[in-house]
Amino acid sequence: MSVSKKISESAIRRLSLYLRILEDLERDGEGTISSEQLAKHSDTTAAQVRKDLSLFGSFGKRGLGYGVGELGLQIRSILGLDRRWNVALVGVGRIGSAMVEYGGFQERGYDIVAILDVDPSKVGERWADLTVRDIGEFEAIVRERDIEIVILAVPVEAVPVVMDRVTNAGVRGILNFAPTTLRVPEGVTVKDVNMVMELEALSFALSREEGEE
Amino acid sequence: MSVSKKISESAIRRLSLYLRILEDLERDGEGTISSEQLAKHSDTTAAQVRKDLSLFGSFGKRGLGYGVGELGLQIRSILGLDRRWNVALVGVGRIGSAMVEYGGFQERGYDIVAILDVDPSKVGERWADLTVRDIGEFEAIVRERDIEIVILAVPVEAVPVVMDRVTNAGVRGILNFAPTTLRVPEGVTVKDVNMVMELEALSFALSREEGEE
DNA sequence: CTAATATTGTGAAGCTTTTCACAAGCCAGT
DNA sequence: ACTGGCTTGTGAAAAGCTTCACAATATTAG
Repeated sequence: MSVSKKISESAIRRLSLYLRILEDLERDGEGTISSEQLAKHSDTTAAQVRKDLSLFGSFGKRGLGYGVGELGLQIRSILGLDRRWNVALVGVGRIGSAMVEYGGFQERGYDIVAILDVDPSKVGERWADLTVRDIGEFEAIVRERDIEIVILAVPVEAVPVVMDRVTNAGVRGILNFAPTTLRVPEGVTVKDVNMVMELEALSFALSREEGEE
Repeated sequence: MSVSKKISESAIRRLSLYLRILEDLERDGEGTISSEQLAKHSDTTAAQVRKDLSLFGSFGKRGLGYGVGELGLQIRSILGLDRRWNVALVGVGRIGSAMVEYGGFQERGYDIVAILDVDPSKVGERWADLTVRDIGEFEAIVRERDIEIVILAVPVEAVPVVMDRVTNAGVRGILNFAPTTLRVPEGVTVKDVNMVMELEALSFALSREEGEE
């Protein structure tokens, strides 16, 4: 377990999904669950569930299944959710502001502790209990507030200048909403959220079905 | 090419990315591009680019590369972007309203032609040039406006009732923002957009690095 | 304590996706 | 029209991911 195996992106996505399911079950008072049941809820197979979990340890009891609460704890620890993360939001346009207003991050362990923008006209605005600050202050804020993750929600044109500052400041994780491929130094992790890409995958699937029958 | 090969999700994602890059290049006046260059822009390998494209045909010229404009056209046609799609947005909460205000869909061939909500207090509101309608009218609107894709942006509690109507009405594509696994009949395609999942993948990667050095 | 039943953890097999490597083809210069 | 320099398209090899299948082990009932 301590040997650094290579863990696939999809395995992590599934863990995240299992965790959501476990939380629902816990709310409903379930005490234990089998890989079979967990698979049903997450639209995969029992073998897949067991394989995913076994990448990190053995959390179940043969004959019985997994303890709902306990497995939740384990997955939380695997995903790094056994602590809180300080996040800065850069860009309060349409997507950015939807992010702040959406409380769901807090609940999951991510605290938005700073909001910045490149557009001077937005600096000074209040969002929730935060004031929008200028991107020029970025490095200072990162040090001051111990920022590890940046949510990047600026227009494509603004990406280069912001990215320069972000990587210089030593931020190691970026959740990117800009529809562009970020070029980052070694050791910085980027995850993209790209709605247009998903829509395109959708229309591909629909076109394909039509052409087929 | 007409034989229905199995095309992977990731291949489609990459095509979508190539298209964005080609559009940028076209704007810059580039006439031709090699798989090598395209790979560099999209953070993959030249072999991967060629393999992806070869799944659908041979669009390049040996010794020369691909015509930027022509390849763009081809990919558009593959992804079903050589036509327009009528989309209904269901749910005008935080995320939903960010969607309407974001013009990027129109530009890509997706027209939001109806907005609905389950919350009666929102029915009647104006968004862009549309009036929010009650979910009860869903089936009628789908027929009337020929809706093929639904953007689902309602809270988790509202998902079951909305999904019933959506699948009954014969919609075949859903872009889902609700953090829950949709259960849909055969022939309906779902793509999920889940920001929390991406953040969790991020904190997993960051935790892992720390534990490793 | 033993038997019957359930369910995990995991090598091995099977399948999919990516990478390699090279023949085939196109262009420009002479 | 031939040569040299590039770059595609694609089988075949390699790597990665999922499914299978079963021994190991826990629980419950008698």
